[in-house]
Amino acid sequence: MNESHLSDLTKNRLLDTAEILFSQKGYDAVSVRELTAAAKCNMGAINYHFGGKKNLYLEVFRSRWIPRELSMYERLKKSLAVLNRPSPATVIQAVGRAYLEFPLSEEELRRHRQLIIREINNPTEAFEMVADRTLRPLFKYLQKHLRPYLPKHLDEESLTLDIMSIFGILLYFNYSRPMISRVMGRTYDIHFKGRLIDHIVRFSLEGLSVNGKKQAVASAAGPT
Amino acid sequence: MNESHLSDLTKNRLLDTAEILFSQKGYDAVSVRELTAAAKCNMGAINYHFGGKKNLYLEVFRSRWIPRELSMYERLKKSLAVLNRPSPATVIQAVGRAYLEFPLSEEELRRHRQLIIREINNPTEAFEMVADRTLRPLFKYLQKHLRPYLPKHLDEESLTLDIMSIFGILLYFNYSRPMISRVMGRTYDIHFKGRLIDHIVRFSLEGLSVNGKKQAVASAAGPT
DNA sequence: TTGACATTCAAACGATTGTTTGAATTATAT
DNA sequence: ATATAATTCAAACAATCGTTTGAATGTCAA
Repeated sequence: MNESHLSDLTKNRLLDTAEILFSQKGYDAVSVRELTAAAKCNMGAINYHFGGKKNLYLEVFRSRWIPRELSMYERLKKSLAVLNRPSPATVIQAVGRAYLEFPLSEEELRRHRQLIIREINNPTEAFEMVADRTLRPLFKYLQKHLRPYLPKHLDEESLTLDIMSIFGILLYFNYSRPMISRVMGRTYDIHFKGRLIDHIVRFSLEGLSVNGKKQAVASAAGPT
Repeated sequence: MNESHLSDLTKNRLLDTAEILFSQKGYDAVSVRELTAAAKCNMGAINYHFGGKKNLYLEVFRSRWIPRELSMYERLKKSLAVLNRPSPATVIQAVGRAYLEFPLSEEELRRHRQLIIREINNPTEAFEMVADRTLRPLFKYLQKHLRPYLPKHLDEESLTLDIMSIFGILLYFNYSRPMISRVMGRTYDIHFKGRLIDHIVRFSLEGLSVNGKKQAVASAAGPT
């Protein structure tokens, strides 16, 4: 039960394999037999090291996903720290690049996103963990940097909506890659990714409430 | 095996229950025991009427999801048919309303979206069916209506990206309702929904390539 | 009413699920 | 070398999975 000096090799191999398989197929679709077979260890190892399949899943987020996301967040902060009062365009491109060009292997990046996408779509205990540690801090950070460039009369809720829209587009263009590749008729290669980032930055920047244009159509919200 | 005059009641009850449960919990998380118990029929009924759990799932899309989506699509077309050359703002608001204000009960709407969200995230045979019948026609339709208002030099791919971004935002603001409610600190009621539509229309409209503004930052795409 | 077919049902099937067990093995320290 | 603890392992556990079976029931035309 205690930690030993050496080894922990099995434990790490299990975590690696778990992240791969859970991200590929989702929690339910992965059996502990398949998992331990892929990790080349005994079936009981999951219960011995983690106390069950569910805890192994949570541990993937605790010791893999969240640290990676935090270092990604740090990277974003550092890239903007050298500038004083970076423009919205710079901020958006920075976060776009941080999300789409994170310096990890293509495979690791895919795993990272698949895991959180499944959680957003079908939340478990892992989601609250992630939201507190990474999601809310990121939103607050973007809010702080974009606020000075937006009209003073713009309420906080509108700003949050803007930020969530940008985040949403970012999420969407990663989240449904197969669908997008299919509909666009392009493989999701490096050129296409660059193209996507350009598009996302432009689209999001225009969408931001930097200019106070009136709406061209009647509001859909009631008179409240 | 053949269809009988009366009855088919069980078959319909199974489809209803299947749509509810599959949308709530996903395909894997629903057992045929749970399903048939909820539909108040025997377990063998699924294999008798549909030939297995998987076919029942596909039949939910065939006979429930796709027809509903098509009538939604028809509704969108009719709302724009009365106008000649509707403006992008009008088109976007129309599709926004079609998606967020579809005249169905809140519950039915939730089921409808949950089903497709799970498919986009984790495609099965059902996805291709849906893409061919509803997704691609909708994209083509939007493309046709927005094209005249965009710069002539704008290539088809950019237009498609714009449309997918709008679609993505729409999807996102439905797709992650729990997360959005949580982060925004608002319940997803009718007022909030109206607020969201206004926001989506404004954000998307600004994002559209209606104005050929230059980017304020360097491109992320290579020189290709 | 009778015969033929459609439908329902309880029960059991074999396969697979996550977890537990207890012995065998390995590592560490005295 | 010996004792203690950590780790691995094959095997079996009970529970649940989707599907099949064959008899019972219901339906409708002749």
